[in-house]
Amino acid sequence: MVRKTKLDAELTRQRIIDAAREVFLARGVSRSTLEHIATRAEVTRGAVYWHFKNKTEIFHAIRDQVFLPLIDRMDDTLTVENSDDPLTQIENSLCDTIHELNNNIQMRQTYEIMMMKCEYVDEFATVLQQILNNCSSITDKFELAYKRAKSKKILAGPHTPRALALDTHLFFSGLLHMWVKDTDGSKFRFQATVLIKSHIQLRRK
Amino acid sequence: MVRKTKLDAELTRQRIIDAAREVFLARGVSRSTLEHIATRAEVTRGAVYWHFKNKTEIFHAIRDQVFLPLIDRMDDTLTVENSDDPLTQIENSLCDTIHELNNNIQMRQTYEIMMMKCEYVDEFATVLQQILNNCSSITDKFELAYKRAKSKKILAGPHTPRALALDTHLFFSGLLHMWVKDTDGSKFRFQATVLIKSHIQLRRK
DNA sequence: TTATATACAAACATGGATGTATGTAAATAA
DNA sequence: TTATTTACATACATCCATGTTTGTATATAA
Repeated sequence: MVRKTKLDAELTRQRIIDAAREVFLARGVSRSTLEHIATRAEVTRGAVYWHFKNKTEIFHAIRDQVFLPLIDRMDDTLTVENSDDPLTQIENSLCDTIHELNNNIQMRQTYEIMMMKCEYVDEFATVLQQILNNCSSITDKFELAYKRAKSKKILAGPHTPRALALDTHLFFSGLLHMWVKDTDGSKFRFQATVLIKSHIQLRRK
Repeated sequence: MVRKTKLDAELTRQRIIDAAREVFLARGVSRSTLEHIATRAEVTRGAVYWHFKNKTEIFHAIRDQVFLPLIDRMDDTLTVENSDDPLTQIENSLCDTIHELNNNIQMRQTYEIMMMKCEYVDEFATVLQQILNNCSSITDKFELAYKRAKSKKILAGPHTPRALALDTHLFFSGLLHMWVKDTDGSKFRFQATVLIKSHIQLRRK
């Protein structure tokens, strides 16, 4: 039995992606061979080359499957404009992402790969620009939310929404990095939401 | 002329390290060959294997040369206990690191390699633990400084020194990551010190 | 029903990286 | 002065990953 139905083919494609994610995580992207991935997916390299041009294409497939939905989701939480508590809105968008990291294995693995198991050179360098762009966009959303918070007079101190947004973005960026690195959970994973609440609390009047 | 004097040998060793740093930066650690490094250093692989066991050992040499002094330096700035303004002390320690990143090419390159051009698996995984440990230690230093600030009554709000320290650490961790990624400087590099001052200002009564 | 395209497996060909072994001229020790 | 290291360069052997080509059974279209 060689030739599969279209649905079967789609299943093996997904199996290859899943296998690649786990192999990447364990061995790092550059040390992972297509043979490793194929074996883990219980196919041959022939199947892998049928579905993907090369390793880079698998990498992007993994990334797109997890990151594109996540960005949309974060956007959604932040963009609601008629919230009566924009600070809680920011807090929720951050906690929501952490919550996803905790519960969604694929997402956790993907984050770990992107942050610690790949090298941003050549073909991968373009990914960096995308990351930068997403960061800008998220920071802008934070700023808008802080503006709304300011007009509602719930902000402590005289700080500009822009400065607060940048600070929050850097805080969260750092938190994500530490969350991912802290694989035993002792230092950051277990108290991530507490840290977020505390960060927001700093801004509340 | 083959055999060199001891001083000459030390020079070629350093040339190999410098070459490796630039090759790692351009090609990523795993795609960098000892041949690449040797060529750039204007020696042969023979010389490289004479001075280093393998690529990993070069990697550690690069790291140690830059990071060990940096950590000491940050410790020094933070540990002075009789400062009359602990908040400025924290601010200075952060700004000082950014200043070093701006002025010290080797340090900048090394940071970039560690953050974006290597994969933390196998032999490199141990480096991660070191990073985590350094982070804990720095956070502890922050906490002590914030405690001093609290006892001097210059802190705004009711927040604990521990929470403030963690928040600052995450902020700075994020800043370093973004600083490194922002290679054209437009988004973070040029305004890093402003962001730091603003972050500290948030805490000042 | 037959022809063709699909979804792979298996085989092949190539290049490149690693580590080691060997060679060697000069520095240094004795 | 001679013997012995030292600091490399050169040559060799091995392995491994990649990409491509070929083969093939079957799903699907006509």
